[in-house]
Amino acid sequence: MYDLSFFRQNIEHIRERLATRGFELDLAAFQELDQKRRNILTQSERLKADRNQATVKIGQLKKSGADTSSEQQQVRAIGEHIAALDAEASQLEGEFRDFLARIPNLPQESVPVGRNEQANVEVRRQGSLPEFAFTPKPHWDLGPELGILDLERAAKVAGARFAVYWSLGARLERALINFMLDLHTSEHGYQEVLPPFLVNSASLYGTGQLPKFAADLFRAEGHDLWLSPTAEVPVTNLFRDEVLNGDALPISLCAYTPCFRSEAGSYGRDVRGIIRQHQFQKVELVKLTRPEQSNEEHEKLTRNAESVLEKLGLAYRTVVLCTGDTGFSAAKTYDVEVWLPGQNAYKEISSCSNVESFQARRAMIRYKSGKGKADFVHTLNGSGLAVGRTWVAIVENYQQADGSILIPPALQKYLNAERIDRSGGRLL
RNA sequence: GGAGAGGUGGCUGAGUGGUCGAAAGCAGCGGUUUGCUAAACCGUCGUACUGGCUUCAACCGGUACCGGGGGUUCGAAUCCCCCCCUCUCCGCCA
Repeated sequence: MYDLSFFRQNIEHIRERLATRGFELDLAAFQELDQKRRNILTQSERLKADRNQATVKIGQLKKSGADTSSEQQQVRAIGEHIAALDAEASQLEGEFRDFLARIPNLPQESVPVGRNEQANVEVRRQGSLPEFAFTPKPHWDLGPELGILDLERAAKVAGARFAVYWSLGARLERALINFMLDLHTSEHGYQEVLPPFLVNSASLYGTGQLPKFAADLFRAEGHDLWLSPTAEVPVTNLFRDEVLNGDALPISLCAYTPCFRSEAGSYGRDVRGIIRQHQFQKVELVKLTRPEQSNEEHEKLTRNAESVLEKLGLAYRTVVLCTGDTGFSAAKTYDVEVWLPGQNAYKEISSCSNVESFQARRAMIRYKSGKGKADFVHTLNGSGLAVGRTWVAIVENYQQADGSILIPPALQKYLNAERIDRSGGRLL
């Protein structure tokens, strides 16, 4: 969401920048809508001013005992005129707001211009790829063979794109969650929160999922509640309609939540295994900062996500997304991609975005320090990490010739095991 | 789910049909006083949209906003209806 006067004044520049991300801003439509709505608005407001004056006069006349019925008649007529104008105005206002709410954020100048992920630019690469004396298997073979991953029963209970984890498989998921939360809270300065997993429309509007992406979400029938697609939504909206103390910024929060995505348009991608699920677990990092700190905090947040992989001994690379691949709300995004030997590819495991004031404007999250006026904060978020995909990375990278999985040292105390073999799987 | 009490500016809190964008206090901001701090005193102090205005700022004006939405009325923070939220009690449950 843009500041309206900023938007009007810079509309040509904004249109050009948005074009780099494949968004076509309909200038004529905007200007016509804006003009029309302002016309109606001024007409209506002029009449309201008349009415207010007349109304005060009636009050005075009544007090002095005069008859006011003819004045009342006149004002009633004005009122009817106003009602007609206002009906039109609110219609236009709704269209106008919807138009603005569907315009994506402006990419930062440092973001490479490009159409799609092919134009993303690698910024660093870390860790060495594991070497195997055999052909490494994908997790969708390893998991069921070990009895720790069960997609068939998940399909029975829920449907496609759900998973059941058994025994050490389930415990591995839980160990990863605890490991990540402990790391971020004790070493990276984040405060842990456990938010609701269902969120209302206002929250989803605040972080930008609505009104445009309703199709990607699950909705609770008969309620204004949706299954949260990411903890970014409940955690960022914690501060909706608040004015924060500027001295308390930046605020750094981390949260474990399950995430639910309908991903209606995604069928055909990542169909095998558990890379793309309707439900997955994630530890999320969220920051609220002053505008001038957000880029620095963005770098830090990305590093915080990467350090999870480093401690787990997993190889990764980090890319900066090009304009065409950057998400709706983000001004700049780094994707961290982990190496998956079973698929012989780097796969996204974290996405770290500086959203700048885009969400803060929608959600009215401001800060104020000392003398100044309240201003919008910058919001940032990133996965730290996607737990299910980390599970996949562990299983694929640490697989042994005999089909067992070695557990990296940092995780052993959380799992209370050094290896997962067939005895650690489903016993039934 | 049922009953009751509430929801007013950054906060606390008055206001039950007109002169209320809204008393008062706190916080904030500007100033006076003052070795420093503190205190006291004076002043100031909401937001959004919009017009004057070609852009920005300032300024002047208008409109709207007292949980949200409708309604009654010449006129609504105030009356009526619906909804949401908070608190207390009951029921149910983990």
